[in-house]
Amino acid sequence: MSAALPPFPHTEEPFGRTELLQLDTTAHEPDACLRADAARNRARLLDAAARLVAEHGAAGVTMEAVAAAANVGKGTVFRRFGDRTGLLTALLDHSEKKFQAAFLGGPPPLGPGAPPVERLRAFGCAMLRRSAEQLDLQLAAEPSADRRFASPPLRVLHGHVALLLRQAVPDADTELVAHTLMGYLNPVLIHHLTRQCGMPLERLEAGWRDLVDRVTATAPDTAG
Amino acid sequence: MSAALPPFPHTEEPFGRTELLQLDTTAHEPDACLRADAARNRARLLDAAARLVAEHGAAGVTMEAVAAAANVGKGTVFRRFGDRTGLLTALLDHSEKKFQAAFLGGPPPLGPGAPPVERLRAFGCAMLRRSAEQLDLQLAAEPSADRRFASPPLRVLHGHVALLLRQAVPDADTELVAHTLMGYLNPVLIHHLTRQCGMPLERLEAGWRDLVDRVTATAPDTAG
DNA sequence: TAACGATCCGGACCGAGGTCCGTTTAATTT
DNA sequence: AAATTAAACGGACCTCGGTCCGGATCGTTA
Repeated sequence: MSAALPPFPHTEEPFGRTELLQLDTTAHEPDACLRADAARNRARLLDAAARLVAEHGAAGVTMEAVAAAANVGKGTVFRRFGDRTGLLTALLDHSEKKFQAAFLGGPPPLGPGAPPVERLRAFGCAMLRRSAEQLDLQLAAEPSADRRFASPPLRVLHGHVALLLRQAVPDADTELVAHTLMGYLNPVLIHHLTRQCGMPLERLEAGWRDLVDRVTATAPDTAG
Repeated sequence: MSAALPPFPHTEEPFGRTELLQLDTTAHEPDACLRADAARNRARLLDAAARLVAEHGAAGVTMEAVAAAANVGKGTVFRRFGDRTGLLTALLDHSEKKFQAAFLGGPPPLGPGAPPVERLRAFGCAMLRRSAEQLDLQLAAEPSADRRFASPPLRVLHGHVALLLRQAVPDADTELVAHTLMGYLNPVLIHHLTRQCGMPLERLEAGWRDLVDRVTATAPDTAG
């Protein structure tokens, strides 16, 4: 098996850094340290992609279509964004960063200052609303199974939840509980429940708050 | 938009029945009511697919490869199984049915007879072990996002969990809690935790039991 | 400003999933 | 047994994601 040496030197976020929870607003301004033409094409591509989403929905965002709409070769799209998921993720990046800023440094109850359980409640409801808005994109941007849980944006969210849980229920296996909670916020599930089952978002929010309460209630010791 | 009238009359399980929790051991013996040649080819295909999995792993199961190995046209594979997911799912069907039988009618604590919370605990651990065995196939058989939660096998599992939850915590929104619990058992997550993070299965099992206990502990009323 | 090397570009190319439709065949009816 | 028809067959064909590599470009060094 030829261990993949990167075909492209500068592909975007080829695979996430391990340091967690940096607020990379400045850290990773994508156009910096990019050759002039490359930066210009990147902008064109994102622009074209956004236009296509607006016109034909996320399903209409074909790599070739984007390339064509941006007057750029197909290879360029892949060099810049790695794959389709990468492109769509980049499209969501702005909203993502805003959200990160909100729960990392914004006002309570989402940001620091409120007790952890309250922050958890706020976090989930915020995510539910955010995902409900961008469902199309969120679904289309889902990574392939093998990197689903390794995707940098998800890792940040997971890390945050795990952190709050450590404060709220230090005795639990917070890593696992965090995965459980994040599962509830999975866009695919949200899509299923709201669009395919017709549940109102309020029910999901109530469900989230209840879930947080159950999970953070002080330890059960029904020894198995 | 042309509302798809089924291209093939007899494609397997084109989309699930709504009745839940039938033990369809007899209900849907696939070869019955299938034309002789069709049944024969179906068998050939499953056989070929299984052989390919054994030899090259699930990744090596190409629709064309299966068709070739079974001495059958490509179109035949798709008519019979709908798509790749359908084929892989059919490959898992036997194990699936066995598992269903175990928790629907087998001996406690998995089957009826034990108190619901205990059955839940047993159910999760059984699923964890089952998925850990067939991870390759389970991952490869994951349905595309839009039908992930509509897939018949998942619906049966979900329905079972919801049923037990209704007995254990009748006041909760059991539908949502069931989704939460099922999320913990998602093969993609199991793969991530065991193979990519190196967690031992025992930790996942302990996590499951703890989760069940937390979730079924009598209602929290920290009114949000 | 000339030359050079790293980076980027573009589009031909490939593989795999999925569709189409003219042809063949199994079951049923007369 | 011949006729009929619904179902199954097969493989050419399409689309789309992803790769490859010869040639163009940028930025730097002299």
